[in-house]
Amino acid sequence: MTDPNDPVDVRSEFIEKVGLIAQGNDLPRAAGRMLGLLIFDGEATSFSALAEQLQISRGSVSTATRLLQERGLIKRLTKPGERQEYFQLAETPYASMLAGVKTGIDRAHSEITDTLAKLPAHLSGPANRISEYARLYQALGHAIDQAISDIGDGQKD
Amino acid sequence: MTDPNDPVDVRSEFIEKVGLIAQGNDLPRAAGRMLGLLIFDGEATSFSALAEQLQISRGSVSTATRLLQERGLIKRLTKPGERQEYFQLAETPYASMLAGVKTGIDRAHSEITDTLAKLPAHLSGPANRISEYARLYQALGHAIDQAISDIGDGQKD
DNA sequence: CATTTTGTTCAGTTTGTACTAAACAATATT
DNA sequence: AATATTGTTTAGTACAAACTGAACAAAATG
Repeated sequence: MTDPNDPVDVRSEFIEKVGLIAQGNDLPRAAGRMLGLLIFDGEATSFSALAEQLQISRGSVSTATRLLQERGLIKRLTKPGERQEYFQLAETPYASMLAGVKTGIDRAHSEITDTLAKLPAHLSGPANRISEYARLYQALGHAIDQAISDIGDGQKD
Repeated sequence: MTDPNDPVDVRSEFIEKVGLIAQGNDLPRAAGRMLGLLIFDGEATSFSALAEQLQISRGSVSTATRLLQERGLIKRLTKPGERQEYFQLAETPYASMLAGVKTGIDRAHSEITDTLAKLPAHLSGPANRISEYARLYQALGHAIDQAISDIGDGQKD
């Protein structure tokens, strides 16, 4: 009789869920699981504890922490008298996530407008259609900006 | 002396660009290239022409067309007296793209709120943090809806 | 100074996905 | 009827990305 609401199971399930979601946002699954753990637990967690609890190699911990830190999702910290490094959620991790998404959209948009610039004037058909396509990314970019300011409001220091 | 603005090169470059962009939006690259071709050319293109021009197998054409059609990005049509099937951009392909994105976001959001519902009342710490995380997807969802109505305005029948 | 701890890097393996080529079914053509 | 055309399905291959484990460098400990 395993309790479906057993906190241990819920935690583990959540961690796996975030791992899967991460896969779709060009983060390796291990990095996503790490993020899930840090969100759930909330506290600073040591390098070795991450490896043990997530059951991944130290090498994976190293690359995952680097990735997450580069994106501004977690921060690395040390404790006086402790040799190990600790990690915890950044102050505004979700705004950082969206910022990363925005970067990708902007990149796509600029590549498309690059093509538009290269088109000879007499090819108005392709130009019109590609412009429509470009407007998609423009709209998406604005939408993300909106989302960033939306969540920015409620985020604690 | 290859002209960097040679329409042929620009077209081919654009097709490859869309292929790469597609990879990041869980579409195979071949499907993205197909989309690029249909955007650039604008006209209905036959099954075999797609295979030849994109230099991919008929099998790939089959799966790519199915994928793109399922997502509402292209439509399949036939011409009187012609045995082959033809494909062209759907009426509102970009709104459909966003709708697909929205679906993914909603799925993530509901998985997170599922976890939230399973959390015992005394675990307020995790609950608060996970709620913040859920708000991210909520904000994203609204933003996408906004983008959908933004581009919806200017799209021609 | 030798040994342990800690994190990074790198080579090798595993895994998942996309693609091809060939077999196939359905339909048209001769 | 026999053959050709068209699109789908499937088995096998190729490729890219993620992960492991071991080698490594740096720093602390005894």
